[in-house]
Amino acid sequence: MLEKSYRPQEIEEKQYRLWEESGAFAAGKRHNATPYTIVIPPPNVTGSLHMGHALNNTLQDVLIRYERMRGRDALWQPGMDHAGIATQMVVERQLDAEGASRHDLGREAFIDRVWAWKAESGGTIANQLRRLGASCDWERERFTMDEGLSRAVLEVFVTLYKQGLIYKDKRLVNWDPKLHTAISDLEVEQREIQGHLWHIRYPIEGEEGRAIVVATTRPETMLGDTAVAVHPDDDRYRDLIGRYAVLPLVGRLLRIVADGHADPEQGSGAVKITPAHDFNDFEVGRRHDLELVNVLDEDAVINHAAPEAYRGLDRYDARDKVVADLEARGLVEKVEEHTHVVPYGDRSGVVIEPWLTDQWYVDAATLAKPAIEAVRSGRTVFVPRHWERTYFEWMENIQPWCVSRQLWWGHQIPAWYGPDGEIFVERTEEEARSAAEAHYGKSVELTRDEDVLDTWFSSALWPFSTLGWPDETPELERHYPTDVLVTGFDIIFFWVARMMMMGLHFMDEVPFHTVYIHALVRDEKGQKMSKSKGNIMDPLAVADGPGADALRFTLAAMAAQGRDVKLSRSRIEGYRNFATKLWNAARFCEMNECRDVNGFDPTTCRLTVNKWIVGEVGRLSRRVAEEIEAYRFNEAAGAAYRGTWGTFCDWYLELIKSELQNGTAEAKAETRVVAGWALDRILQLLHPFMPFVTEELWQQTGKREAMLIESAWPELSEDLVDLSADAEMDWVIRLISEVRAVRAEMNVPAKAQIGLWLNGAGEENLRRLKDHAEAIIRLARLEGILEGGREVPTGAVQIVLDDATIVLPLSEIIDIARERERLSRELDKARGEIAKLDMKLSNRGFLAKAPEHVVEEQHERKRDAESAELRLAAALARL
RNA sequence: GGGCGCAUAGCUCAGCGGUAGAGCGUCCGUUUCACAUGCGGAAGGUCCCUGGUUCAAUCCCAGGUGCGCCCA
Repeated sequence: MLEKSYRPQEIEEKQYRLWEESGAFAAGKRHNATPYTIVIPPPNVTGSLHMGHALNNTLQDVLIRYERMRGRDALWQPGMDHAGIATQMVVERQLDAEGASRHDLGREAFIDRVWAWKAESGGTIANQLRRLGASCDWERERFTMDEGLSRAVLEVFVTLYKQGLIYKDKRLVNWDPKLHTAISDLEVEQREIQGHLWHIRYPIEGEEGRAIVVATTRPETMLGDTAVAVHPDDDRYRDLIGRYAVLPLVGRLLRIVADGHADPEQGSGAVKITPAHDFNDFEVGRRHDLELVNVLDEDAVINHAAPEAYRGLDRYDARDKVVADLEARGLVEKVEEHTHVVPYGDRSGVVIEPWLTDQWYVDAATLAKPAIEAVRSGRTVFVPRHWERTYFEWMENIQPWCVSRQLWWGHQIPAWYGPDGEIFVERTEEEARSAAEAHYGKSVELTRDEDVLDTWFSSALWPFSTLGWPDETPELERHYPTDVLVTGFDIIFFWVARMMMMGLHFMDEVPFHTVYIHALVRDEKGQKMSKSKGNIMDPLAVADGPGADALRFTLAAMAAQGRDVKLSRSRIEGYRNFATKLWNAARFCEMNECRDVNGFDPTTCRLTVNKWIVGEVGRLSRRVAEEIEAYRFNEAAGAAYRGTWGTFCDWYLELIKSELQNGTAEAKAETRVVAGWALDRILQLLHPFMPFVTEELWQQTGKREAMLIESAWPELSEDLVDLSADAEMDWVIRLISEVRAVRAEMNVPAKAQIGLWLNGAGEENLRRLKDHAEAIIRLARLEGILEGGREVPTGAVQIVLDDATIVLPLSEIIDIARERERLSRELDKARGEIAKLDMKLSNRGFLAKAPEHVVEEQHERKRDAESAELRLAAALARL
């Protein structure tokens, strides 16, 4: 016997263990089945589960469970990435607390320490995903730093290098002066800052008293200026082009160059050029062959290239001193308040410094070409489609991808240097040694590049590296390309685009045919959830309370395409109630011995109510399947919700109660089987969304050959729908609803049992009334049904239903004036409707151009309205 | 500056060329033998504004207003 109410905490853990231990998640058992594959967006090994993960993984699990039930050989490939910077920061913080640094430990010991941390507390997120019910094939869990994936990284790096698609270059990078590493453009956050614009006079060489005014937001960088640029068409400065200004405080001569970068509208129209500390200036420097003077060290402290007075000052202290010194010399013309955009490191939170270093770059522009083409030609499709524009936008303007990081935790770059700096990129040190020997003609000392690769470099290989590449494994053969990638728009650039590039380059095939982009999860006010705002909703806390199923259902139900998910507690509670409702429906079935039997054929039903529900369930299963396949998760969840609660619970179970009590043995038997059958199908339809409660009910309510997770999705045929049964039950339902509505409106006490008869009804409806009398009496709370066709007593309530008038003799109970008012209102409504339809139907354009079925529909509506008007008027007269 | 999205009930959101929907909230009734985490009922909407296309626009198009996001 089922418990009185559903308590998720008691069953979720147990069910998950049963699934996992039975091997239900494992792919590869269905050799003849078509594979279906999703690779998980690998969460950070340092991370813990937030609502974004909950949404992302719920949707993947819905797809995987659905396809698994449909018989596909479903593989949901799980794993984590090593999150280079984030993980290194975690362990460095630990060391810091112990009063040590990674340099005290040395590289090897430090890396050991990171692995130890990873073994101990890394990857909690995988267990958190289990709490949500994620049916990943955990046996195949991979990690970007594991042996196989590291081999894939080596292979890719060496191959790209030898193809000339990876190279080393000295350029400006985004330097993080706190973390002491380069980061990619994407890891830089542009923030608007209230700053100042300093206008500084640079004296012109050889012309006493004349100066050129330059404006800057970063006066300290002047120490590295090597030119001043003016626009070639700017008449004010034409005579100065080619001459020199004298850099204050330093004394260096700055060539005045003509360059389009100088905007005559901005400030004075002249700009100082600091090629070693500004991306734009770097380009100007290239065009004019300017000297690069790097005045900052790796901490963003002024170095020896600057005059002694400034050396050792932090960049901001240097700024203050530079400004003060300039002011003392009378060289500051003015200072303005100025809003401008400043780059911050998204991990460290400090201001990023454009800094001149040697780094490794991937020729992204070349790799992007086939990746762009694959989306253009539709080999990979984004859902919703409009994200393709974002993808193209970025891919078509892609910059060289800086992939080296000055960290220790990560894949160390497989490059070795000879004594003269000659580079040898090979898979192993041995191979590098022999390459060097071939080059030098003798064996020499090699030193390995210290740097590691960007974490995204390994993530980019994820769809094939996790399947065994570079080995030619059966899994790779079978599961690549994968089917769909489910992710958020925020990593289209970081990850999706790079997987496309690498997948196409190394596998000659797109990594997935569909990219489903879901929304961001926000709080109920629409704000992004963040720790600093304190509006975080913890998915695990929700799972502990309303339950994982309620959370999953909420997320799926709110995952409408192209719209953010604004999560609210009340919504989750609503779906928690839904799980309870389902539980109680199952409990009702159990109490009434409603069980599906093996080999039951739903087309053999005889009772109308059973024919009807069988058709409804058939429709529902097709609808849910279609919606899932179109990635309309909200529609699928909504349809399942309405079908379960609105149709099955509210009507079907209520309608069969009298049958189960008083029906003939035969009718009872049929009804029990059908109710059990319908419940089982509903459990299946809901399983992808609410796996725990459905599995528990499945196991508790029958002897099962297999767990629900492995049961076959109900592929129900069209001919389960019986249109005449539909029409009949629709009529019965409307009749009951009308009576209920009028009872409530007329304040008929719930306990008052009243009579009812029909006037003017045709034979068919009289038969329906008779056939469903018991259910109607029960659900409309009637005393009984009387012979039709009788005189309407004064003060009776009359309700127009299609061709009939429902008569409820209520003169004792109701207020006649109120009933008159009600009928008048109905009459007005009918007349309004008629007037509207008349207008439409007298419009010649409409008659000529609207499709016939639309015109016919309007005619029919008008006939109905007219008939209602007639009978309402009569009812009013009789009152 | 470039790009994208959104505007529908009190709130959160679906929908969509042909009669405006859900959940929550509100109000009324209700402890009926699955369920008060329930049951029954109701109220509540210039579908942001202005034009256009169309027989017909909440829906398509253009412009405007407001809000949000991404990129530079």
